[in-house]
Amino acid sequence: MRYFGLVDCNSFYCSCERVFRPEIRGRPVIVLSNNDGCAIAFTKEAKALGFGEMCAPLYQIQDSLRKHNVAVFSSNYSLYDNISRRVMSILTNFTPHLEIYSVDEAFLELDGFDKFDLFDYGKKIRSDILQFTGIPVGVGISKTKVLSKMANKISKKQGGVLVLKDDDEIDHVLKKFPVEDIWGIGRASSTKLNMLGIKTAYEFKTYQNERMIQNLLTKTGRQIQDELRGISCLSMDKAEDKKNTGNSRSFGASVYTKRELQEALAEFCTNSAAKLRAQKSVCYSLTAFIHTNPFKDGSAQYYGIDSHNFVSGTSDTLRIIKGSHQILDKIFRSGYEYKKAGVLLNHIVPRDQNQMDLFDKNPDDNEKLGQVVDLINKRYGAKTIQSAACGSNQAWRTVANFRSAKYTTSWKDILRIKLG
DNA sequence: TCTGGGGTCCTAGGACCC
DNA sequence: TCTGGGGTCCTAGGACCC
Repeated sequence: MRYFGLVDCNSFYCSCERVFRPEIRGRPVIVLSNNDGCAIAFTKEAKALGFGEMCAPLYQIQDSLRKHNVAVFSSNYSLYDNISRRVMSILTNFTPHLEIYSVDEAFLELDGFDKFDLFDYGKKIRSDILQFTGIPVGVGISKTKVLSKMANKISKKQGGVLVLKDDDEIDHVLKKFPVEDIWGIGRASSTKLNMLGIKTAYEFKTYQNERMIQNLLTKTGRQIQDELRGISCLSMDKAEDKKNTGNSRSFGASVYTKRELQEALAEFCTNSAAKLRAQKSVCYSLTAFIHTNPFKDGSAQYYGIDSHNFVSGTSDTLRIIKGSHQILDKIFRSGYEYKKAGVLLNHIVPRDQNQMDLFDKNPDDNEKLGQVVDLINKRYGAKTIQSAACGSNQAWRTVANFRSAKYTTSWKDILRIKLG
């Protein structure tokens, strides 16, 4: 019999912060988005105080946070990525086939593993990860991905491990599980299901008019319905190359000049091109956008966006920056207060499938230069070398007033332990 | 004063072909 | 009343995820 396991780190960003700050264990913790704009991660203690609302603006909750002595952190993605890698590496010991679904969760294929006690297996996964990384996780195991996801969610309230094996047990759980909490059923879909009188996962599972589900929720919805019935439709995915990639940021301070937007776009292109090279791909088109602050009432709003096509595929940072600046020339309007900009790289193909331009005078596309730059930055730290187009002042840069140290990725931030 | 960022999948509809 | 039929490819936009 085939089973799927889902391992999900509890309040992942907050838990990472706690690993290196043992004194805040037990204390409520939240982590903020870029620019310290709003709250995006919460421990259960913070949720219990009513702070669970995703993207609540910091300035609205700040007083209350202080009053309840909540520990507040800016997001520290280099720390989270590093700890994520450690967690995933441990999980590879537990399955021949691991699908890393996001920074804090992964599916495990457990084909034929029901010979063992799956509950004990889940407990072992949990204790190993806690012991070696300090991160608490929940483990859900069942017959399909959707069911394992559900088991995982419930497991967090009951000791961290839940195995759903036999049908009566599954139905019992489904009857109490709200349809909007099912993985893949968002707001739009749950509204439609509610209109059909479907409120629980069990009612969805047993709803007979499949044509209707197909029409309202498309193929995706039908697959979820079958997954609830124990029929596996969603297989284990291999890690594949990204089909789109990009980089965008809200600015730490308002931006008015074209010059600063050029810098910001250059930086976003630099990051995106490096991602492209890391997966040995090239892109054929680039989209860039700039816009004002939509939350700011009474100020003039503007949204500029356009694309640029390359004759041959490229992962050349300099060429991509140049493209973004050509777009900016078209979309820039002076007199606006800009708050955000970004780039997207589209039509991505593997580098060895690149159609070269017959008349290109520089067919190697600065490929070697890119590789050398990537190597240097990997060895000596991000941004050791970058294009001068990114600027040196960068007043628009993201604000992070509560950032913890790069405990695991920077030598100067490594913990010092005093003996005696 | 202050409101995140990065992805995937699916479908409808247009353009185009014979 | 009637206006061919069948197909592919691409893109924009919606929905969802963490």
